[in-house]
Amino acid sequence: MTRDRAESAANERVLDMLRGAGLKPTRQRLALGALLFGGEHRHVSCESLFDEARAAGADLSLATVYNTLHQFREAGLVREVHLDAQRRWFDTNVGEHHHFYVEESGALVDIPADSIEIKALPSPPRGFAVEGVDVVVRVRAKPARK
Amino acid sequence: MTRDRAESAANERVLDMLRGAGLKPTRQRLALGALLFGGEHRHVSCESLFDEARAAGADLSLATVYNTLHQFREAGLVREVHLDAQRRWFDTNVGEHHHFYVEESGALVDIPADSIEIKALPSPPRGFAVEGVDVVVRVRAKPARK
DNA sequence: TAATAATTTAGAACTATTCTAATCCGGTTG
DNA sequence: CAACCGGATTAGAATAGTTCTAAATTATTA
Repeated sequence: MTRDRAESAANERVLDMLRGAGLKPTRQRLALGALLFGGEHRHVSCESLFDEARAAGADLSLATVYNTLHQFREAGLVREVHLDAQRRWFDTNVGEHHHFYVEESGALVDIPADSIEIKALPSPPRGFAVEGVDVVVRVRAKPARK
Repeated sequence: MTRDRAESAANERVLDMLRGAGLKPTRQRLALGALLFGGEHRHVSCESLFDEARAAGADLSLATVYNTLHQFREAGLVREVHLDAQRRWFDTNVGEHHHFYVEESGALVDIPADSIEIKALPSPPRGFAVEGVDVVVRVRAKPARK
């Protein structure tokens, strides 16, 4: 079946990612990897991924989701986005890009890197090197027009 | 004395800010306002401002610092900066500008708005209006050269 | 001065996250 | 196949930052 083929290809990919990161392909990491990397890019919080994994029938603990997302981040498989003083968000798209953020709903929409041009970034304080540039465009629902 | 003159001018300014925001000029709000708006622009967290106020001899509670910073934010006297999933940061500079952020130390350095040029911001999702654009340039200490 | 409404407060409650120490694998070795 | 080893996982406790609550205080108005 096509469905199975696609799935097993995705599982292969997750296996490769884990191997590449030097992480043992455990049941839990495979399940989370499948959710994160099985299709389109994703934005998740620890809690949201945990709920999703549970709903999908995976048997794992919240602590494991925290551990795994942190390991994935160290390995460069996901990146963290700072939006909210309350919660950690992770993005499976580790390439250069930016975000629209809807504060009311927490929704995140990607902005391709090349649609924002940063001109003449001033040099960082002496002795420091630029790690990354994060652009967050905060948006809110327009009041309904009269 | 020049010192006193400067101080009382600053206090006048804080009073005006509070009046303008419709907030009663209580002892606590005046003390916090003096720390925040008495000189250069500041970056503070609730806890850091609380410690500072206490060190300066103000007698107030942590809850009041939280309340006050929130009220000041609603009134547009300070703005919140999202840097860190752990802590809320407030900036007394409410004009358009951006930040260098040193993750290791938590230090923040302003970047003037005009030194970053954002070209061709894509239009936001349908029905949404742009509230603000936050640019955070994350930097880290360069490894010492050999 | 009394009435009132807003403000402040201590401490409890809550939320997200990290820590801890015990248990559980998965892969190797004898 | 059994014993072993080190990493992975786990439940639950601990922590940090923040918010909530209800009572006491304070500023303003009448």
